Formats: sequence, structure tokens, C-alpha cells
Amino acid sequence: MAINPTFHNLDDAKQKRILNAALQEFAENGYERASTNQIVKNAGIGKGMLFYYFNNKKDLYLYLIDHAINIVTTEFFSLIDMTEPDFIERLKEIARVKLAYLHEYPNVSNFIAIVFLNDEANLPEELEKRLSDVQKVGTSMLYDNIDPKLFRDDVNVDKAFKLIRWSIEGYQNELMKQFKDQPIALIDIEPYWDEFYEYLDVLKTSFYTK
Amino acid sequence: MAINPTFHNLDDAKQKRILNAALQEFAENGYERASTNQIVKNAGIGKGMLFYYFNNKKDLYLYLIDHAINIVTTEFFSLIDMTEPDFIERLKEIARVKLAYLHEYPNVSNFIAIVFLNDEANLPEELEKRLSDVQKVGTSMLYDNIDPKLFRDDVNVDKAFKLIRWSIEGYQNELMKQFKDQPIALIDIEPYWDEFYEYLDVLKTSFYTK
Amino acid sequence: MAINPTFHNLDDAKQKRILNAALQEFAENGYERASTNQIVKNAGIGKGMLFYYFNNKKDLYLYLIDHAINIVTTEFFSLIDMTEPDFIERLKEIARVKLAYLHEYPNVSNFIAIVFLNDEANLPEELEKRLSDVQKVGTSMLYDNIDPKLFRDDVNVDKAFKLIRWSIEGYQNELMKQFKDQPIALIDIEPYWDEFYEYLDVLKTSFYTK
Amino acid sequence: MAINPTFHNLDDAKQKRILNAALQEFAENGYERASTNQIVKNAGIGKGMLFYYFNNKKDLYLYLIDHAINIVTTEFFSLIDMTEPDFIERLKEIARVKLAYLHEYPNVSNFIAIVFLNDEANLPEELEKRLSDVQKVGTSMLYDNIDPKLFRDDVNVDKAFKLIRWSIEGYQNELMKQFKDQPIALIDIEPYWDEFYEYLDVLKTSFYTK
DNA sequence: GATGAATGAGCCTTCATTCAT
DNA sequence: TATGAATGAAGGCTCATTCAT
Repeated sequence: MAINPTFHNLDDAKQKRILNAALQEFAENGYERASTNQIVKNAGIGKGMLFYYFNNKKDLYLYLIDHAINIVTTEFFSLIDMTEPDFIERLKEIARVKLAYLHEYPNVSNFIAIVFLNDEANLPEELEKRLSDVQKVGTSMLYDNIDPKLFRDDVNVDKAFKLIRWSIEGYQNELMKQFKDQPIALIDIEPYWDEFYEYLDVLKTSFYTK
Repeated sequence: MAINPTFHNLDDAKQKRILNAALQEFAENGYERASTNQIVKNAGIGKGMLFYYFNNKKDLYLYLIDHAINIVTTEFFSLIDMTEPDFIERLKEIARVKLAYLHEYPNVSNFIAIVFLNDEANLPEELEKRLSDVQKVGTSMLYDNIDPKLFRDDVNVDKAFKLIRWSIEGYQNELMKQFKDQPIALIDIEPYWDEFYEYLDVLKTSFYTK
Repeated sequence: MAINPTFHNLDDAKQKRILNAALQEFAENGYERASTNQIVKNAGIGKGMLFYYFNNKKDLYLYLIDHAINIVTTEFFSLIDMTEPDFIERLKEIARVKLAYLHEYPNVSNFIAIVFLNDEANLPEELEKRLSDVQKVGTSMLYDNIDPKLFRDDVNVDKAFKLIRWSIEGYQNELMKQFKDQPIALIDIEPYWDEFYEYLDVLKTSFYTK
Repeated sequence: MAINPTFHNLDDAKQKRILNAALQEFAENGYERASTNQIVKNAGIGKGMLFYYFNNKKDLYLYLIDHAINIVTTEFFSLIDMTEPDFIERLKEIARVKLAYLHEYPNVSNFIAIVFLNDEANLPEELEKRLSDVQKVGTSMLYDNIDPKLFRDDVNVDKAFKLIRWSIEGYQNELMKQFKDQPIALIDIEPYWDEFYEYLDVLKTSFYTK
């Protein structure tokens, strides 16, 4: 669980190389299939060092989860403007920030996805808690300070929240699927913003009061 | 890719035993962790036969995808009543049929889920095409013969279609996540229908004309 | 613990090659240092078979102990003439039989020695018991049906037994040390019998009544 | 083989710490299992220094043998009263001194035991010679200035010497086996002296002239 | 002198795949 | 057809040894 602190004495470039190699290997293959051999090869370090730093494959995985959580928190959540009271505008804002984060940390987001999906189980309680906290915070990013009065009054607002969120996630997933395998850095997402706004307008028209 | 045709000369029970053993092993463990040893043991056949029929693990996996597609087509899609013109009612109908299919072929649906998640990436083009065809057919199940006039006229109907679909899929996924690991046969889904209907009502209120 | 029964279906020569390779590797290096790689190389089998037959290194070791016990029992103990009432003659007889056994199963006796010395601990209770039984039987081989009246009556016979036994073991160990590393098959032990008998005569003169 | 002479420039306490850490590690685990990591940790020195002083694990081991031989010579052999002409009394005297040495240098004696057992086989000739010299000196400790006239005249005195020695060693080994694993400091050996004397009396009765 | 980070050969073990029977 | 014994590449991991600092 506790990694060797010497890891943090490495120059940042090397730390990044190692973490990225590991994040990518796990993201692409899942926990079981990920090969520590591949990781050290891609990181350009000797076989023994991975285990010197991280003890074993599992601890490396756990450390990456911790690391990923930190990045999500500091590089994604904390950049979102929480003063916007319009739910759909808030979602727009989140989408903008998320895109920047995806560009900056593509491996992290893929890795996080694998963690939630694979549910390699047996995560230590503390990490399990941090993960669920992340989800809770993510949720509050969505709903805190939102003005419910914008919604038409003949529908249940909580249900409307969820339906809107699900539909937008659906849209984004569909987009991601189109681009899967393409390194995110090379994707020109710009033309899709218009389409995205159109969808948001439909949602506003339908769920908001006139 | 091409399996040994002698496989189909086996009596149906044996074919089923083998396919089920394999579907389950892959569904429970993912591609990499799945053990051919377990499969032959559960199928009650000799080690060699698996490779005689399917050449190798990958080809077996591909064949199972093909097989699963067939089942989805014949045992799911073809049972849907395509005469219902109300989009949201159609979705309700589909949910009903889907639930029955999940009970009847739990291995198949779990397996399909694994396939989409793992995203084995290097599926042969032909299979990739069949998979996307399935999705297209699935889509047409949704949209064919739908009466667009039910929708309010100040939103784009195609966009509304999609938004509604995504939100419903989001709801269903959330439900599945709750029940993950539980054998589907043991889940009492009944109480959730009411909630589901409530969501559908919100959608009707918002997207349909009065 | 339980080995794969297919091992016993191998032709005897192959079984022997494998067991001998393993006995020798453990005898020469002890448990920890013994290399399964060396064993399969010397046995001329594929890497995986050792584990197919014996599951893992520890189980192989345990099986060899069991195997060695059987040989000691059937090829050494059971060949000793237990009717000889003269203690020192009995020891002579035992030495003869032991020599034949050492020639026939050189690896076994070296291996047994390592087992007792290394005390790799954690042997399963059942094996620990069998080992101590072997020692008990070995002891009874020495003392059963011995006529104590041959001993002078001013010394405690039980102490005399032990002193004689220890001195003879001391002699034999000294001899073994001289020949260590030499393959036992090549040693011409014959000239040493006379010396051995002289020692026995000294013991008789000293401990027996005139 | 040759160690770095700078080792002897270290203050004595440090040298002792290092040697003791190494002796103990080898004594407790045998050559192969012994971990140089443990040694440097227990010795409180950096990893590199061990190899700076001793080149490699094997050379360290050899040096320890040499070191142990020195201790045996100066702290055991030289303390034995060589004026006692009665062979069995001499053995008694040796046993007393040996016990004190075992208490004083438990690591050394355990280490020596491991060396003889493991029989690392490929010790360099020179060390092999020193070891056999030690044994020879040990032997002369036994036999020098002994009065053969105490022995009955119908047995060969040299053979009697050896038989007696072996039997006593046999007794002592048996005792050691009982106490194996117990830290020697905690063993209350006192009650065993009486038994030991009884054995010696039997030997006197049998081998000495009346 | 002194440190400990870095290396890589070697360890035991697993498992998809082949092939003699 | 059918079996399962046999293979060996690859897996995670350890540890003596080296070397930059």
C-alpha cells in the first residue's frame, strides 16, 4: 500500500514516464492482463525498480488509483465554476473543463474508467471510500447551487436532473466511441460543440419553463 | 476465425454445454483471465477438442460474439412489437422483452457486456461490422414506425429521440450497476417498474405535445 | 500434497529419471536453493510437467520424502536380520545391508539426510509422524531381540547400547566424510570392512563379559 | 577471497556488528537463503559497503569461515587444560570449555555447524585446509599428553580413543538436537552434567584397567 | 569511504496450444 | 474424433551486485 518514497525523489519527467506507462497499460488491458514487463519496457526502467518503488503489481494499481483520484480532484473538479445556477449551462461548463482535462491527462481518465468497470474488487476500504467520495463530489459538482425554478413545474425536478444528465452522458459516450483508439490529442472536437449546444437547447426547451 | 464445422454435428445439448461453459467463463473473468481449462472441465470435453473445434482462445471468443449476436437477433429483437407508434411506449415494450431475454440468456447478456467493455479493440472487421449492424438493427427497433407527431413541434424530433434513448439507457445502466454480481435470476425487478414508469411520464410530459 | 496420478503411468525409467533428478538437486542444495529449472533439465522433461505432476516445489519435496521413506522401509529396514541377538553383530549386519542400500539408492540417503538436517519445518503433521516413525523403527531394528546378558554386568546396558551405537555411527560418518563427492558406486569399500571389524572387536572386548 | 583491508580499519565495535550480523544471518538461514539485505540492515551499514569490503556474498561467507576458525582457535582451543593425562577427564574438561564458548559465541558455533552441514563443497583449497587443520588441532587437544596406561591392555589404545570420542560426540549431538532452535543462552544445561558423567563412568569402567 | 537506487538474471508458477495415442 | 500429457513462453517477483553521487 505504502510505496517507496524514493519514487518521489525521481525527477518529474521520469515519474511521469513511469506513471503514464502504468496508467496506459492498465487502462488498455485491465488489471489482470496488464503486464509489468510491458510497463517497465515502456517506462524505460529496469525490471526490479517497479517493485522497488511499488512492492508489487497490486500496490502499483492502488497507488495509481490514488494518484488518479488526486488528479481528478485537483485538475478537473476544482476548475469547475460552481456559481452557474442554470443546470444545463452548468453541464456545458463541466463539459468544457472535462475536455481540457482529457487532453491533459488522457491516460488518467481511461484508467479511472477501467477501475470503475473492472471493479477488480478487493480494493482496501480506504480507497473504496475515496472512490465513492469522488463520485459524490462529482455529483455535487452537478447539483449544488442549481436553481430548480428554471424547470417547468409539471415535472419532478430530481427526475428531470437525472434524465438530463443521463442523456448528456449518453451523447458524450457516443462521441467517445467514435474516437476510440484515436489519441485524444489529435481529435478536433471543435465542430462537435455546435451539435452539443443544439442538444442542450432541445433539453432546455423541453424541461425548462418558458 | 472460421471454426471447425464438425462442431455443428454435435448433438445440440453438447453444443449448448460447450457454448454455455465458454460464455460463462468469459463473462465472469474477462478474456484474459478466462481459463480454457475451466471451460473444458465445465463443458465435460477433452482439452484437445476445444482447440479442434475453435483453433484457439481468440477464435473461440470471436465465435461466441457471433453466437451471441445471433441470439440477440432471434431471441430479443424479433420478439419486439414493432407496431407501437408511441416512442416512449415502444421503449417500455423493449424493456419488457429485454428483461425476459436477460433471464433466459444471462450468460449471453453478461458476455455481450464484457465484449463491449473490454473493447478487445482488434476484432476482425467483419465482426466489428456485425456488431455495429446489431446496434443499427437495435436502433431501427427503436425508431421504425414511430409517430413523430406525438412530439412537441418546437424541438427537433431526431434529437429528442436520442436524448430520450440515452436517458433511459442511463437509468437502466444505473439499475444494472446496483445489481452487478447478483445472479439475474434472483433479482426481484418488479418494484422498479413503477419508478421506471415515472421516469417515462416525465419524458412524455417534457417531450410530447399536450 | 496429492500428486497427479498420471505420474505413475510413466514408464519406470522416466519416473526414475525424474525422481533421481529431484532427489539429487534437493540433496545437493537443500530445499530453498534447489532449482526446479535444474531438475527439469536433468530429468529431460518440459518445464510445465514438473508442476503438472507435483503441483509445486513444496509438494514435490513432500512427495520425495514420502518416496524416500518407502524406500528406506522396504529396501533397508526389511532386509535386516532381526534374529541376531548379539548387539554388535547386529550392528555389523545393519552396516552390510545399509551399504547395499547406499549403492542402490545413493540419492535417497543423501536426500533423507538433508531432510533431517534442514528441518525445512512446516512439514504436514502426517509426514512428520511418518518420519518420526521411521526413526523409531530404525531404533527398534537396533535393539529388538538383543540379548543383554552378553554385556558385562558392571555397566548399565542401556547406556552401553547408546555409547556403542554412537561410536559406530561416528566411525561411519568419518568414513563418509572421506568419500564425500565421490559417487558412491565408484568407492571400493571392501578394505574398510577389516578395519570396521577391528573396531567392533574392541567394543566387544570392552563392553561384553568375558 | 581476499577482502578489502580497509575493513580492519573500522573501529572494533563496527567490525563486530558487521560480522555478527553476517554470522547470524548465515547461521539462521543457510548460505542461499541468507539475505545480504538483512545483513546490512542489521549491521547498520549501507548496501554498497558490504560489497566494498567483501566483494560478494561468497567471499563474505569464506571470510566468516576464516574468522570463525580464528575464534575457535583462540577462544576455545587455547583455553583447554592440556596437562590432564586422563583421556576421559580431558574430554570432560573440553566439554566444560566448549559450553562456555557456545555461550560466548553462539553465532560462531551455529555458523560453523551450518558450514559443515551445507558442505558448500567448493570451498577454496586453502580454506578447506585450514578447516581440516582446525580439526587436527582439535584432535591433538584430545590426545596430546594423554597417558595410555590407564587403558586396559587387551585393546588397541588408538581405536579406543576414537571409539570413546565418537560416543561422546554422539551424546553431545543428541543433546544439541533436543535444544535446536532454542537460543543457547536460555538453556539450563546443568541437569545434564550428571547424566554426562554417568556415561563417562561407563566408558571408564569399560575401557580403563581396573 | 559511504550510500542506496538501479539492474537483470533467475526464481517458481501458469496456461494456451500441440500432438502422440 | 477424442484425449490429456507435454511443451515453453510469459507472468510476477527477488536479490546479489554495480555505480553514480
